[in-house]
Amino acid sequence: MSKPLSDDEIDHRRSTLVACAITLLEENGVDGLTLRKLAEAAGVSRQTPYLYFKDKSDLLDAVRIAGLTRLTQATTAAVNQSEHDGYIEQLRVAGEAYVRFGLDHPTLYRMIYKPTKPEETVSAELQRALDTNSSVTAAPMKAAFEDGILVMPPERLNQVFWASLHGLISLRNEGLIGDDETFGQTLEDLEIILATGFLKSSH
Amino acid sequence: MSKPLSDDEIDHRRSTLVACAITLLEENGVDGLTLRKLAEAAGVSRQTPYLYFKDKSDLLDAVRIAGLTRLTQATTAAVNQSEHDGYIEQLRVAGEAYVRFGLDHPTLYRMIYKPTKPEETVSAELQRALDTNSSVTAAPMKAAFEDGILVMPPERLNQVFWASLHGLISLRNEGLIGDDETFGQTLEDLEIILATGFLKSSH
DNA sequence: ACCGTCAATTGACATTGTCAACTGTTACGT
DNA sequence: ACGTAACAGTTGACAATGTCAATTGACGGT
Repeated sequence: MSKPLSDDEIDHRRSTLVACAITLLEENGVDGLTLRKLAEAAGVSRQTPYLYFKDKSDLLDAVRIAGLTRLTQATTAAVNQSEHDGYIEQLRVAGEAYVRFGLDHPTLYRMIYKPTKPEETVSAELQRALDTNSSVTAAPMKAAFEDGILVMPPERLNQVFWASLHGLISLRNEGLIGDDETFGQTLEDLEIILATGFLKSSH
Repeated sequence: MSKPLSDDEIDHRRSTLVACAITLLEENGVDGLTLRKLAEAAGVSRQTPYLYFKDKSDLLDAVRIAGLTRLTQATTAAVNQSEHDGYIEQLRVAGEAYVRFGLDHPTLYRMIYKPTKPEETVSAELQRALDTNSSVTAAPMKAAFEDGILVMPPERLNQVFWASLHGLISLRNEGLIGDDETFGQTLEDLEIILATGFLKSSH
């Protein structure tokens, strides 16, 4: 067995390794993800991951991108399945799906936004995945803006929306927000405040 | 030299090690903080940190607490030095000092809120440091609430305030928010939205 | 003067990321 | 048909790191 791999084959094996890595991640936490354990879990030999990823950080980049894709799918599905079709309701549904994903997959969510060294730039592919994700909420915001009921352009609101939810999820996942009740309350309050701040006062 | 150390001595050496650790952290990033490098930087021998901390995670807990203390001092100082004494202005000043600290000390800030394993509870001392920190903004909020100009109780607003700022800082420190201009814009927008959502509409 | 206590150092080991050398197989030119 | 080059995949080796265990050495009370 040693012919040049087709691009499809390479993609397939990369995907397999990344999926395996995510499983390990969710089972054993960030520290539980080891290149050697990953190789074992994937049924390949110690050094095999190096054939498909430059180094560990390159693997983790791929994990981040795959995680973002799942996150995007989850929020998109929630919006599509929702009965409501007003954009405000769509935003609410998208936001809640986002939060739910963050809480249901704490380790993966943390990995997506994992601290990188300062001055280390995000890869183009990761940036694309981020943009795709943000478009889920950007679309209804754009529609709302065109109807003239938002106080500021959708791109700007989207940043605020994203940052707020991200902060809430992060604090919660670190156990810093307290019990479920407090968290639910804070989420509600955030929704109220965002809605009040988002919408022109007449709505 | 080998008599039982006084509690003061122990505290002093712990503080020295923690200060050294923070310096290493800010110089070399999270991965650059190694127990062995810390020992060398502190001029002690390899295993000495183990005399004052149970293990690395125990040391990092102390770093988190010390970092939170510095953060609290920075925001408190900003509020005290501020010319303005209206609570709304105090909140703005406190928030901006909080954000500035987060941006000026990205590695330390990240360490403060560093991912812990799921189900791992925060220590009592860390919780105290968190409470002290949150009291900086809780005080003016309480005053504002008693004047009847807030839409909800101060504890709840404080959570929203905290989560939003934290999310903004985190995203910025991971390079996910873009250039300085975009960040400044988002910070302004967040302030607008929070203020609009915080305050009863008549103010 | 002796001995226990305790701070502090050094030795040792498992884990991990990673490089380098090695093995074996496949395609292709002659 | 054969050898050779290219390439997938494996194993050996090493440095860095966290951490435990054994050792050393000083101080104070008896």
